[in-house]
Amino acid sequence: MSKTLYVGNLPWSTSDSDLADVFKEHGNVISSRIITDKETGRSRGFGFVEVDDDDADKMVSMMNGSDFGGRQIVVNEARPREQ
DNA sequence: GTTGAGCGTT
Repeated sequence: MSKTLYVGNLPWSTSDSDLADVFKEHGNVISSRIITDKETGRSRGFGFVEVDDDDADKMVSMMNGSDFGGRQIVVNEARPREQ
């Protein structure tokens, strides 16, 4: 099983692999994605990480507010894509 | 050469 985590307040230069590397240290990362602007291709400063269901809660509490690239990132469970 | 609240693709 897997859960998707929302990650915000990221530095502009953060890449999806950068996200995966950090989250891998605290659990099993299935996939990661940084949201980029459609028109400019630049990072929007947030992304999503798909992690193992069992590790999701731990990773949120561990990573939320943690320092990443000089900024304190925001981590919580992502909302369903509908809406 | 920028910006800083906010929830993404098939």
